Amino acid sequence: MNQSRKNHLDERARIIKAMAHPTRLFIIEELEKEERCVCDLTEEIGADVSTVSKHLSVLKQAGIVIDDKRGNQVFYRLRVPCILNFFGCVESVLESNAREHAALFEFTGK
Amino acid sequence: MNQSRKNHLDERARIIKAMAHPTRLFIIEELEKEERCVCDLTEEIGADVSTVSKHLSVLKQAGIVIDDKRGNQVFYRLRVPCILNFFGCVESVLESNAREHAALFEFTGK
DNA sequence: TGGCTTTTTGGTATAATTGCCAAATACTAA
DNA sequence: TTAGTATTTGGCAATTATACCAAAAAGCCA
Repeated sequence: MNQSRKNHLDERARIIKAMAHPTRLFIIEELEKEERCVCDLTEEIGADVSTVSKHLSVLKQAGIVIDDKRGNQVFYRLRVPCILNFFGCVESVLESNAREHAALFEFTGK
Repeated sequence: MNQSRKNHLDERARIIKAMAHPTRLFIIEELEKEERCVCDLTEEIGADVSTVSKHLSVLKQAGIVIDDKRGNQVFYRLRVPCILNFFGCVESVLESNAREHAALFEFTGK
């Protein structure tokens, strides 16, 4: 594997890793609807503000969200509009897993 | 956040997390072309066989790949055909990041 | 069977992630 | 300036991920 390909894989993994957490997926889903301030997200998520702030920081570092300070609040929104489509494939893996599980149940009864 | 949504987020995060590693992205890319045995992947990746085997196990657990034993070799292939599209969005994030970086360079010279 | 190849599993050391608390920072408004 | 609100940062403990080596398991063939 050459260095250029390795770098490219590292970059992509970094972005995907930024999405690989339930709370951060939640944030992405919410931001698909409309921008949110940290306080609103914190309330919806039900974790410590500092935790939510760090999740947002991970998403921002990866280039997935962008922030906008207005008054003493910080509003976040998606930076790239295609994230919704992004999850289409994840869903089809999930559905495929579910189908397999159901078939296995049919067969073994477990 | 209700329990059903939380479960759904957990499942999706698990699948995305399975992709969130450079070596596993490499494997997915290679399997897009055609199925591969563990030995071929190991040679291309240049890590210990046991390491590659464990990466494959992660992908299999997530339902992303499927294995097929033939003789004393095990061949892996993608289980869901849409993974290639999946990366379209990751690319656009990367390109967006690159553009921003270039613009910043124009502006600050750094 | 015995030797060979391929793959997986167990063990272990190291590194990265996560979540909370406490403290710092930034801004508003009185 | 002082008090109050919103957010970020530093520090720390607990958990999880990663990579390697050694050994086990599974299959081939002489």
